[in-house]
Amino acid sequence: MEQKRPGGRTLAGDAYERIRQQIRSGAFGPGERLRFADLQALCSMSVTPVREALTRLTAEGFTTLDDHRGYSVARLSLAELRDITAARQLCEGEAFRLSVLNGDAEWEGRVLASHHLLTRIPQARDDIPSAMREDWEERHAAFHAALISACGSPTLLEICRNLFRRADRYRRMSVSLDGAARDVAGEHRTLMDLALSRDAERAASALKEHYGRTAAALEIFFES
Amino acid sequence: MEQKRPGGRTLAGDAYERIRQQIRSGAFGPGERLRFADLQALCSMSVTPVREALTRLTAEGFTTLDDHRGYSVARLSLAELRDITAARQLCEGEAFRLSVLNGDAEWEGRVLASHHLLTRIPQARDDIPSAMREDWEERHAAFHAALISACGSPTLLEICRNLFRRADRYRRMSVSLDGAARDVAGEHRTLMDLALSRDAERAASALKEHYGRTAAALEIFFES
DNA sequence: GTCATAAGGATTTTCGAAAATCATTGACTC
DNA sequence: GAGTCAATGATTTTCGAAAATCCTTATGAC
Repeated sequence: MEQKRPGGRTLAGDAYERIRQQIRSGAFGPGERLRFADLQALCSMSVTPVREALTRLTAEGFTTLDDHRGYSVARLSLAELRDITAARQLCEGEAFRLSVLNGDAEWEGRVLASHHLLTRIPQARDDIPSAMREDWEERHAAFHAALISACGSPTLLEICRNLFRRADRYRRMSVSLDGAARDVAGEHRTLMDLALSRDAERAASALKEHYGRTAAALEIFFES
Repeated sequence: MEQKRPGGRTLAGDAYERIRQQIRSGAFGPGERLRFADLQALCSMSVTPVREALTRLTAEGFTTLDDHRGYSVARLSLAELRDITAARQLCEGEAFRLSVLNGDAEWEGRVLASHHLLTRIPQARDDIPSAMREDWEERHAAFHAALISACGSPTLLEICRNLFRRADRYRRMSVSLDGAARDVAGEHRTLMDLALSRDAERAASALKEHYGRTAAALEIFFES
C-alpha cells in the first residue's frame, strides 16, 4: 500500500515535524511526559520513527531524555530565557552584521519581500484566529531568517536557526500580552531599513536590542 | 547514589560513542558510506540503537543523511574549516571573555590543573604511540573546556562543545605536521596566563588568534 | 511507624524480520 | 547507439513483539 506523506519523505521526519509543532503550540506543555504509546497513537505509526523524532528533538533542546525513564518536553525557565537571549544576541547579531556587509541585491529583495508579507496580516494575538496566528508566526520567522541569510556561514545559520526556534517557545507566551508598551511592527521596519541602508554596526545593535526587549517583556511570566 | 557511567547506560549511547570515536580517529574517513550491516557487526547490536546513534551524530554534524539512501561520514572542506573557525572565534571567544570576567577561584584552579596535565605529556604527533596521543587529545580538550567553563551560559557551552568537536576532526589532520613554525605549548601557556591575570579582552583575542593559527596551519591540506 | 524488600504493572529499549525504497542490470524499442 | 522500462539485488525504513528497566504497591521485620 502506498502511503501519501506530504512534506515528509520518511515517517520519522513526519513525526519530528508533528511533535515539534505540538510542543511549539503548547499542546504538549513544558515538563510534560511524552509516552511512546500516546505519540504512536497521535502519529499513527510504530515506535521506531517516533523514537527517531524524539532523538532529534532532544539534540535540538526541545525535549529531554532520562535513560530508561523516557522523554519529556523541555521546561522553560527565566534563566534559560536570559541565556538563550544572550546567545542569540551574540550569534544572530554577528550573522546580521555579516549579512549587511556581504548581502547582494538578491538578499535585499528577500528582506524587502519577507517584510512586506509580514505587514500584510495582523500580529499574532489571543483574539486572532489560530490559523492566521500561525501564518504570522511563519512569516515572522521567515523575515528574521531573511535578515541573516547573507552572512555566508552555514554553521552560524544553523546555530541561529536552532536558537530562534528555542526562543520561539518563549516568545509565544506573549500572545496574551497586548504589547501596548511596544511597537513590534515598528522595530521590524527599523531592522529592514537599517539592513537596506547597509549600516552593519547599527543594524546588529538594533537586532540585539530587539531581542533584548522581547526577552524583557517575557520576564513577567516567571514571577512566582 | 546512582552514577552515570561514561560509555553509556544504553546500547544506543554505546553505539554513539563508538561510532563517533571511529570517525574522530579516521577509521571511518570523510565521505565514507556507513552501512547498517557493518555498524551492527562493529557494535554487536541490532539496527535500532545504531540508527539512534546515527540520528544523534547527524544532528551534531558528524554524519549526513540522504533519505532512503543512508548515512555517510560528513566530508571535510576548506570552506567548512574556515566557517567553523569563524564560528568558534565568535562563540568561544565570548565564552572565554565571560569566563575571565565571572570566574571564581575554583575556575582558576580548573584552568591551572588542566594546563598542568596538558604539559605533562608530549603533544600528539605521528611518532608518538597512539595511546599517548589519545591521552594528549583528551587533556587538550579538557584544557580548552576549562577555559570557558565559568562563562555561566549552558547554551553557549553546548554550542562551543559541538564546535570544538567538529573542529577537532580538522585539527587531527595536523598530527603529521611537526609544527616547527608554531609554539602550541607556548600559546596554551599564554592563554592560561591571560586567564589568571583576568584581562578578559586580551584573553579573548588570544584565543581567537590561537584558533586562527590552527586553521591557517591546516589549509595546506586542501591544496589541490 | 519506619525501613527494607519483593512482586506486579507500566514503560522504555532492543530485537529480528517484513515492507518500502533505491541502485543496477539487461532486455527491448526507436 | 541512446533511451525507456521492468526485474533483480542491496539497503534503508518500519513494524510488532520480546527483553530490560523503572516505578508503584504490598508485605513483613524491627
